[in-house]
Amino acid sequence: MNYQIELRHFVYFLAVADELHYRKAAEKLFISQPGLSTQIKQMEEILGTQLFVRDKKKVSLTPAGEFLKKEVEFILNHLDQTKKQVKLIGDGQLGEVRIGFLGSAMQNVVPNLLLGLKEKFPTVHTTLEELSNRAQINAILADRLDLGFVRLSRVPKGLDVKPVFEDTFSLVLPEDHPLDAKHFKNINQVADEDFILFSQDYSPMYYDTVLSICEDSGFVPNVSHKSVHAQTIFKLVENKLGIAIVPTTLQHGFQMKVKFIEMKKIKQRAVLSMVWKTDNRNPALQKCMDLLQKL
Amino acid sequence: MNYQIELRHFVYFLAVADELHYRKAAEKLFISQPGLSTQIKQMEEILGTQLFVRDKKKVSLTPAGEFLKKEVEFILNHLDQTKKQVKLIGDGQLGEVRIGFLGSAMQNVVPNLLLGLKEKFPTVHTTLEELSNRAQINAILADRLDLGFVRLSRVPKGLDVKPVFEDTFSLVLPEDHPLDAKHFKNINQVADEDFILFSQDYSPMYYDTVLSICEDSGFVPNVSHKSVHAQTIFKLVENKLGIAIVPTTLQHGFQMKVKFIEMKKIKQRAVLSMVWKTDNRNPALQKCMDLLQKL
DNA sequence: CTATTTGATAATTCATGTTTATTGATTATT
DNA sequence: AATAATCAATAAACATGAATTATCAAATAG
Repeated sequence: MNYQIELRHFVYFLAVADELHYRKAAEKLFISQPGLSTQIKQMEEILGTQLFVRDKKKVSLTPAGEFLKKEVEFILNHLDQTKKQVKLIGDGQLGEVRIGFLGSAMQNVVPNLLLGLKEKFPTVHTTLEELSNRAQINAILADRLDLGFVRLSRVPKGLDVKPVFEDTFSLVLPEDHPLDAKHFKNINQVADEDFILFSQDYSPMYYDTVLSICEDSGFVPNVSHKSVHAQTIFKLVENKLGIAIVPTTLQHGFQMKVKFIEMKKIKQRAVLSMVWKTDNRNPALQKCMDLLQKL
Repeated sequence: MNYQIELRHFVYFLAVADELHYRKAAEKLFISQPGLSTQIKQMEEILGTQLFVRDKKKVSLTPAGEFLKKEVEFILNHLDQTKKQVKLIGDGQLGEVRIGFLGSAMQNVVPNLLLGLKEKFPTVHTTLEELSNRAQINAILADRLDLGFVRLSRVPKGLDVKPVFEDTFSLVLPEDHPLDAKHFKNINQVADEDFILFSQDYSPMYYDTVLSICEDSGFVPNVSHKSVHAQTIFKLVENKLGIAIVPTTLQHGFQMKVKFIEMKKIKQRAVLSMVWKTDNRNPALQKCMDLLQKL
């Protein structure tokens, strides 16, 4: 009287509806015929409607049963798909990773990650957003982002960081600047020039690192301009408004009248790190991070 | 290990997913907290995926759980609607009745039935088909029709008949025929005329009845033409090719130069009956038949 | 530090799904 | 017509597993 329909009922019902024969249906289900009979009867009681007509040696569906059959087929089918998808999501084969990144990560790390994902986990979707260090951190804390690519050494509690790419620094000079790679020995050769840097606010780590490079050579740079876009910085250099120090990989993807001198000998490196929330259980994120280890 | 997901799991799962708190969810479900814990755990084992993260004093959904929640909400909702619809169909409130009828039933009985259905059971749909007596019987036997309106006294085994409308017979004469209603006393006043009747094959009962009317007045009619369409018969009468005897209600709906003389005094009646298969369990059919009793 | 709250675990109870055995009804066979 | 066979329904016995009670460990709040 107080019972509840269960999926078992549906499976039984479908068997009978298909066979139109209790004993055969029971055999197919590997249960006894009386058990099947009682369950169907119970089902009819719960629904308050007769589903089968047992009439003179033959079983047939009532219109209500006919209708229910279609619906049950749909529901069981939908359920089957759902179970499979849940498993896939749980295994990280299917899902979405929301990625934030600094512009400079687009030169190298992020494209490689996307290619790797496409190859190994083609059903994992990604959404990409170019954001500042700070914006990424906020987004990750607020669960609006799964993974960030930042240039930071320290992150708030609850987040984890891990370096994924180390880059040398390069000096950026106007194309016709007298200094060239062959004659470059030490950064103090350009100690008197004006410097154009990424703004401290945009990337504190970068800023500090560049200052420490200069400090190691015994001078304090004269910073004439600050910007948050590499393109702006290169443009300023092109127009001889100063020189710059940037991560080396930034030289790709721009067509400017500037030249790069890679400073391999200085010890500082531009470190790109990935950041994520420690307790983020997105299985697709795990797959991403596994992939990044191997790159 | 070998268990099967049941709807109970889904209901429990939704409760926890909504509350994100086992004890509160258990209270809402009127079961104990440990029972809920074990069922959710079992569910996770069956699906092979973790659905909740129980982490330091707070419960939250995994991406797989998040996905499952949406699907379960959909499934349970769909199921609810299905249960209601099955009940409605079983009660005959929702469904379809396939109706066959003789042209003459369209004057009166069928329109009334349709109006009644529309009023009392607006969700019961009907399909209509004008068919001969024989064609209706065959269609009902073959389960292509639920209900028929025929002029027959006897039907094959497995079918039931019940009269729904009794009609007097009328004499059909050309408009300028010397006989009129005022001077009509007995059918033998036109015993010498040619008669135009519905063909015996189309409606044996009608044919026999008309013959018996004449017989009662002591003559055998001279049948000059037979037809299956009232319109044809009236046209022939209009052109003075004979006179006819038809069920009285047929006079409506035609615009012809003929006059009708209703013969109330003769005992024979044109009986319209409904026919259906004895074991037809279409609940909507029952509603139809109930309605017809009251008309 | 103590008290409280959380979900998980263990043992027990109890509901109910399932089986075996049987019956009544119908159909096929001789 | 009598017998055998087939079908679904019913009754009683059984067993599976869901739910309860009692308890614990971990974490948080006062």
